[in-house]
Amino acid sequence: MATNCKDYTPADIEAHWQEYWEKHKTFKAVDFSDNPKFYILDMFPYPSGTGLHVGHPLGYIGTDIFARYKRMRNVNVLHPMGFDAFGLPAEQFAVEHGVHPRVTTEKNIENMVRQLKRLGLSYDWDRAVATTDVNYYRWTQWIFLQLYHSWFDPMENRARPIDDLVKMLGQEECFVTRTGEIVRSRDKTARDKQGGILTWASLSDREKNEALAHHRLAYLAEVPVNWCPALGTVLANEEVTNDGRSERGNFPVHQRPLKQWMLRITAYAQRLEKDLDLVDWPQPIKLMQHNWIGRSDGALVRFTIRHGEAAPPREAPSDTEVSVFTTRPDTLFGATYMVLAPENPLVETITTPEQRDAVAAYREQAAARTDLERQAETRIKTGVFTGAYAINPVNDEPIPVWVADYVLMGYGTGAIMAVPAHDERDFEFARQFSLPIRPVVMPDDCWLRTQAPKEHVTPEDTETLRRLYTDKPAAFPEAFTGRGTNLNSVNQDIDLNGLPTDEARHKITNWLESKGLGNAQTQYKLRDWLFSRQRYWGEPFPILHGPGGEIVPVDEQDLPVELPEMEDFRPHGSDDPDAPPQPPLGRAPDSWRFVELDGVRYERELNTMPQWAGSCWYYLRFCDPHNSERFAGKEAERYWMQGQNAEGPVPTGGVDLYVGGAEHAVLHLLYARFWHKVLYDLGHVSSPEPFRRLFNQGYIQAYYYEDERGIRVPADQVVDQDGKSAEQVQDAPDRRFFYEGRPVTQHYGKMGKSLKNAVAPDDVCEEYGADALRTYLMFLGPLEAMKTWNTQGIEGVSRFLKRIWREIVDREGNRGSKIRETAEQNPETLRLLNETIKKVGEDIEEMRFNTAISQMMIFVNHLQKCDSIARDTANALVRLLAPFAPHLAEELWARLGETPSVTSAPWPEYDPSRLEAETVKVVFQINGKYRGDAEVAKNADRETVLAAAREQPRVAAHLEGKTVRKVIYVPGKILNIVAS
RNA sequence: GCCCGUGUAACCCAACUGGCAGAGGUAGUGGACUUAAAAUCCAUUCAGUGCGGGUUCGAAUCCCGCCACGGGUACCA
Repeated sequence: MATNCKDYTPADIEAHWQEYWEKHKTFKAVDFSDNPKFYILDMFPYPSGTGLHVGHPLGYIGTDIFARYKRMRNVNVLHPMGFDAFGLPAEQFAVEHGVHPRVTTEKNIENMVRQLKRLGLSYDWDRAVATTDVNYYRWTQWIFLQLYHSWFDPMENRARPIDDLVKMLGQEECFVTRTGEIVRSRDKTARDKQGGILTWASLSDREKNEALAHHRLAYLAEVPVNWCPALGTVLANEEVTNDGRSERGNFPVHQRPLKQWMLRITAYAQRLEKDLDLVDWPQPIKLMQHNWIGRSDGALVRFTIRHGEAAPPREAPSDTEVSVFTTRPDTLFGATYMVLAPENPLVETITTPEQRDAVAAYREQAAARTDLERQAETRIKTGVFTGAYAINPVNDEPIPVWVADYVLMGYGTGAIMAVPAHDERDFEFARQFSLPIRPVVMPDDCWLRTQAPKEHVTPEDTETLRRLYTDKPAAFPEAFTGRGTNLNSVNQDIDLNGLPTDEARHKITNWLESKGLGNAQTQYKLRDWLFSRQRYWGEPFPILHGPGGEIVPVDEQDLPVELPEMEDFRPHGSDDPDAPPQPPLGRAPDSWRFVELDGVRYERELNTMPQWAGSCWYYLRFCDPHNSERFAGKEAERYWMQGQNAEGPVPTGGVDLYVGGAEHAVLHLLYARFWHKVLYDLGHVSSPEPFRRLFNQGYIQAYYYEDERGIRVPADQVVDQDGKSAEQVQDAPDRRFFYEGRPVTQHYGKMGKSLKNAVAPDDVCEEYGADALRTYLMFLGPLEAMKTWNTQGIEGVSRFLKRIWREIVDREGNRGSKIRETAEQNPETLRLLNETIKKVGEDIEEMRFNTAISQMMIFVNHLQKCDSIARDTANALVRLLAPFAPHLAEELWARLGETPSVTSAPWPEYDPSRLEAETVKVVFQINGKYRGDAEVAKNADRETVLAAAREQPRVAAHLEGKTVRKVIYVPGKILNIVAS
């Protein structure tokens, strides 16, 4: 079974065993088994045209080691791989190369599969899927229909079929309000608030559909979106960088209203946030999702616009009401003005004729500015008075209503009550426009002292400071935004004075509620997910548009809606941000575009789904990738995704270990959780969360080089002043670098195509073998850390692997004479072996592969010094090595005379009694300083050790003439004598 | 600005839950083997843990205040 190499020749050995694995389907995952299961998943890659670089497989190798280890532990492992092949990167590549994306995608996938197989990764390739397979995206479309046919029931806090809602409306268990909201009959406040309700029977079909659209989880809406003219498409919030450019390609993005498909992810905000508690994820990722969801608790407060003598807005209807959201209802008495976002439609209603022109000009100006421009303008606040006044409900005081772009339409109600004394932004604005600042929270003394204006008082005089703050808060450089004690907060009905912030908040909220002036409210930063793209290379929506604008979902039976073949699939990008979007599918043949049903001609939806759609559920497809009846068989899904795994029962369920980059923290990982929860609510999947344990691997970084124009040059062709390749001397001091004879400068960054510093795994495999590359990548440092690639360093692990070979195989290629059939004779070898088994196993469990490898190196270095090695010892070593360097391990396993394959050999067990030596070294310290050491019996008591210490002349000398005050003995480690 | 993470030898990385800072690897130096080189083997140099305080018998590890780098976020009321 083994090859007949005499020396360690990775190329032959690796090819041989890869063929063996493929032929024997060694890594086939079987559904259902008496053994415990374990689902280990990698974030699948985009099949880009340039193929893999050594940074890509970092995580894949980690999971592979884990998977191989688990198999040896008799676990039924699911370890699949697939390709996320739709979307912008694949399409951009196709556009650049002038080939159809399907052709390039297939070619790229083929190349990546070859590269991955070359690394000896133990995937069950029979389960491989690409999101672009018709048999795959048919189910992506199916899931979209599930979303379309569902609504989120806030009472039950879960998604339900929309038919349930129709039924409830029909039976008058709930009603539609004039604003399109759905209320339960018993919910009296909501009914009053919404200005009356309508019965379902009284609505026309059109009205019914519109009402339902307000509740479907997938809906079409005209909303301000991120429009990227250069890419010819709109983008999700998550796809726009913080300087207002597209994450893909770094093109400018503009805000503009467009009619688009949206997914109601906001309905799940609360559960997406709360269920983070259920999963075992890195804290920073949880935090990022937490921040992105952005929960804040506060109150909704209703203000009325006054129509009295103060400043009556003439044409305003008498019942104009503005709700604002605030997290600090306790500062309501300090609200001295109100601000509406420029886009707020209420602005039109309330603006007085005198102010109309100024307001219109301001709104126009605000609309013309992109987010980028808004940011560039160093935060100087702008705004215009509307002429209207709102009545502060706590004191009936009229406060001016302004329009300003520091208030965003997309958050809360697009309106705020401004409390300049206790909010930085309001403070700045109030100063800018000389609006009153009224303090209602007394800061703590510490704040007063540090913020005190020097010229006014001595900071020690707290009384004066307090008086100053009460009289003239604007004298302080900043607003006080912390917690304190209320003041100036009293009316006939309620008194907050003297209350600490939290109590005041509580009290005022209750008061508002009892008066019908407001209510407690929770807001989220999360927005609904913009789901349409004006691109060709994506999943078509299973949606038809009727002649009267009605929306008709494609029947489940008629899926898939296949992407039509098209000659010209290019997006028609534009420099003009106002040009209408032109989805490429608009140029599809009429036979595709139009569908006739019952004599009516419908047009297909011309947008496609975004990149993230396919990756939202691929982990489910892997459970049962060839199922043509369902996205995955119920039983298979339950087996792999639910409850029990190799580590015991897990209520959360989900993928047992998911490894990938942190860059997907708020995109893929949030979207996938959302889809999963919908499917869970509808009873299609069995676990509340998709990914139970998540692990983020770090990046591979590398040096890159730029010439004097700042153009990057290929790093592998850079040399130093002595003509040595930069790769060889990258860390050496005093190097100057040249490319084609011209000087270049050295920089450092994430390995990749754009920095021209990619190192292909193929080249490294060629020279050192896949086993060396695998082991080296893991040896570089902790998997989660960022690491620098240095080709030189691979020598170390390469030598290590060769050393193992030489310990076991002789020059003729036979089992070495050093290997003995007898049991292990050397007690030190035995101890070290047990220690190594323990450490390697534990380290793999904790994904600490670097230290596992170090331990094996220590052990091999030891074996090299021994005269003989028991066959059992060699056998155990090979098994420990197998997850890391599987080809070499297979070969040695065969040469030791074992039956292939080592992949199914049992993982070695260690004997805890063998771990410790008979004696241990104890260090003697006097006053914490090293003064000697000695070997003592492992369980020697304190007195014995102290006596041993005193015997040492050096210890005795240091104790000379001193009184021993204290003796600290840490058994087996240290004895510290405190003396003076 | 705010939040998170990381700083140990020329370089990559270890150090159990506070117990001799050094396991492993790279590079360097010296030597063995060799006609020579490669490969291999043996030996060996190099830091007091980013900076400043504190707690402790004892701090890389815990606490406080800074600095540098990396990532996230940015008027979210």
